[in-house]
Amino acid sequence: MKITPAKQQRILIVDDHPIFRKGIAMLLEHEHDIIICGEAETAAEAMGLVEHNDFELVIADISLKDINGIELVKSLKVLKPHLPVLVLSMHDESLYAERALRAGARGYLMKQAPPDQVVAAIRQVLSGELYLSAAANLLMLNSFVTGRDSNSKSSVEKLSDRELEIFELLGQGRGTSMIAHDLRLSVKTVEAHRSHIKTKLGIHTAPELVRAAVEWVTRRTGRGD
Amino acid sequence: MKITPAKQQRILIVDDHPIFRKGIAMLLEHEHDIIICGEAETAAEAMGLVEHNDFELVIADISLKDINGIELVKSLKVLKPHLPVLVLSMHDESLYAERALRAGARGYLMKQAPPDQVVAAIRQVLSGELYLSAAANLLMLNSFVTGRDSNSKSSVEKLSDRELEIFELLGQGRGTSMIAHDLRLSVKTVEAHRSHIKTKLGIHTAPELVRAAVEWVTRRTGRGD
DNA sequence: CGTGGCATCAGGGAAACCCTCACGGATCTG
DNA sequence: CAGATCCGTGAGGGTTTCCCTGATGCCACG
Repeated sequence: MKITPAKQQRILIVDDHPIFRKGIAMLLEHEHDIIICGEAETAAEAMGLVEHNDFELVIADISLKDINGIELVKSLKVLKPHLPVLVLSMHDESLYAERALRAGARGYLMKQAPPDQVVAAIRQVLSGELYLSAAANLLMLNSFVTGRDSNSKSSVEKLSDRELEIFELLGQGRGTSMIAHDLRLSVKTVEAHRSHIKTKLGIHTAPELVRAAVEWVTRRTGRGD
Repeated sequence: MKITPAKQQRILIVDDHPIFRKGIAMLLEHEHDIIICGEAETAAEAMGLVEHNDFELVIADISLKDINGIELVKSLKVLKPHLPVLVLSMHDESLYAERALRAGARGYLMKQAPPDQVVAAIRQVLSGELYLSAAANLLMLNSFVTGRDSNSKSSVEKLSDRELEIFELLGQGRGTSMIAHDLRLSVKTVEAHRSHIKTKLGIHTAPELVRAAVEWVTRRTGRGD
């Protein structure tokens, strides 16, 4: 049998879906050294709980009602710098994995992950290590290999002036021939630039390129990142 | 007070998040007349299970990996017309609640709902009634009162089910032929839908369409509900 | 003075786009 | 109930874009 551990690991779950919190709780039901002793629906609520209680781990969803989960991670880091945070995300968006880690999270996992993987992630972060899902891991490695610090997220920085110019126009919904006309270039030239942009950003299809451009533009103009 | 029921209510859960399925299971743990006896991650998997087993209820998420949950409801209606389906969704019911019911669902609930409400919804649908969350209910009433359906909506709401589905895929950076393959349609059909979407949204070029789709998707998934 | 990135384009085949048209089914309307 | 309208599915065919393979000057860096 299991003897009572000297110290039970107290966990706070921050997620605005009650059922999901139940799911996590169920996963940890038979892990007797781990105890869910806090649930929060919003970042504000989570901050309040963390301030007045001691937890060994916070599990936080990315999309909360009040603010972005990434911001929550940052705020938690200010309040309790040594409290580890495991970030969960609904979508497999690799964009968030890196942002989350930069913000100070100790692990990143998507909600599609199988139960045993979730438990493994929790244990790994509790033991002081980092946890990355396989997919996120690959992306990280990739960005370490290809270049070092300011790379994969700001790989847009690798674009030349002309390429960036065209990338922005793409993000505004301009088509190839439109751009050629705007810049008084040949359509062929714009096509060449598009091709180079795709190579530099590691994008393989035209629609993906437009999507990346639109997201970059809206992020730049939408809210200060 | 509780006698063993003559017939346990067998439920199938369709959701691509294992933890969420666990959460539902936990909710129903103490409801002895209800038993989860099937889990599926994809619509295809769900169809297979329904075909070879008997369930009293299907609980289905809207956003699945293979096809839209609305389409799953329609397919289920063809296969087993009398099998009730309770639809769960993460995000705004304004868009999906009405579509789900039209497709033949017997209830609509968002994932943020508190546990007791989820159980209530399940019981209500099992007993043959319709279930709508308060918010969705209000919207229904509203649309009955104001006149018929969509006219001065956010214009995305004017899109048909199929069109919306394709619009979302476009917003994820999928190309025409990819979408055709995903949905097992002819490329020509996808092109036709694209054309209709453009008309309904007042868009004139292909890149603008992609931009609109990307912005809509990121806005919807970035800001919760 | 080569090597390589940058910016500019051409050719050509494949794919995507766009317009017109069509048809069966649902649903609304008179 | 008959007609109108929308929805979902596609074909045909002309135009545009995509994408791969070059190619030319330019300029910087070693």
